[in-house]
Amino acid sequence: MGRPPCCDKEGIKKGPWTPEEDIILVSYIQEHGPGNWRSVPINTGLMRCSKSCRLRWTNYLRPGIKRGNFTAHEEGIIVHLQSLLGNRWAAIASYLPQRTDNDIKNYWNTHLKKKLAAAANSTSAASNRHPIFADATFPSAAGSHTVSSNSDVNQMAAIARRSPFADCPSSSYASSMDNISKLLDGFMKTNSPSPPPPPLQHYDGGYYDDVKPAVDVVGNPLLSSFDCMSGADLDCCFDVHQQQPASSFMEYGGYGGGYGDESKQQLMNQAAAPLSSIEKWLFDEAAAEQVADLMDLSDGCCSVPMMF
DNA sequence: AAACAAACCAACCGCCTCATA
DNA sequence: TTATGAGGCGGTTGGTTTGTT
Repeated sequence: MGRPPCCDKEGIKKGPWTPEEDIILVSYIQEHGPGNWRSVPINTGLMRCSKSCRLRWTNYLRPGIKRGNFTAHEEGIIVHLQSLLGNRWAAIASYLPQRTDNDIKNYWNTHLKKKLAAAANSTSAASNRHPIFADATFPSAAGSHTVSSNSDVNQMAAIARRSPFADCPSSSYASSMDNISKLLDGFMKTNSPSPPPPPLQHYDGGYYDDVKPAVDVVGNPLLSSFDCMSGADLDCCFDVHQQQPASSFMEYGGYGGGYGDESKQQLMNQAAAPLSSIEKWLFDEAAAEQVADLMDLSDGCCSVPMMF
């Protein structure tokens, strides 16, 4: 019949993770790579269910995660995408590879929702139209297009789902790798006379193997992955100023196990293609300025100018 | 300084989709 | 074809931290 059972429900530990558990998990993933979560508690002896291990890794331990305050730039993107996609946090997170869906969700619920509610009140006092993108437009092959129908929203969602970030690691693995290396370093110093393990370089295996060329609804390749990989300004995966890849694939080093030569060539070819019309609109300055204006209306906290 | 309230966020829960036998 | 479970996702909870009185 189906697959073997996941994990015993008995004896499963819940609650906050300890540093020791983190170290065990990180060490295991360093050796085997992320994935096959069912085997993680079995092979590590962690008294956690596979889901908990995966969640801990993806939301906290995974290298490349940026913590702390969201920039105005990130806020704008989140608001922008949320207005299009709704509460599809994973899809939104795919455009902000340094942030987890959980982080974005929390930030939305604790900050942005209130901010936008305040903005909506102040805006609707002056005008009856919906304050957020009710009349936003994006360019299309057939000209300007209003984002209003369900099919538009579904198209946006489809784009986000096809974004390679769901499977693509962040380009800033190295920086966060330092933190985990430090964690491991401290652990090794106190528990073993042997030298600490080398910093993580890459993961081999399925984690990157499934990366497929992403295209928009009209078949234009999405470039998100390349700017994500550029290692430049990673507030956002796009080089929204130039609207072109920030670097070639060959400049993107460090992941030895992912792409085959064919895939590399495919992706490099994509890099030469233009942004899709929808993605251009997603990062359109005028639309983003609407967000910035509304943010300023609400409490004026966005002192940093919107950069896209 | 203490008590209370509000905000924050890590983690859990339950549902859904897809892969597998 | 079908039953089953893994993995993924969004909603929610509850413990902790920070701010206010």
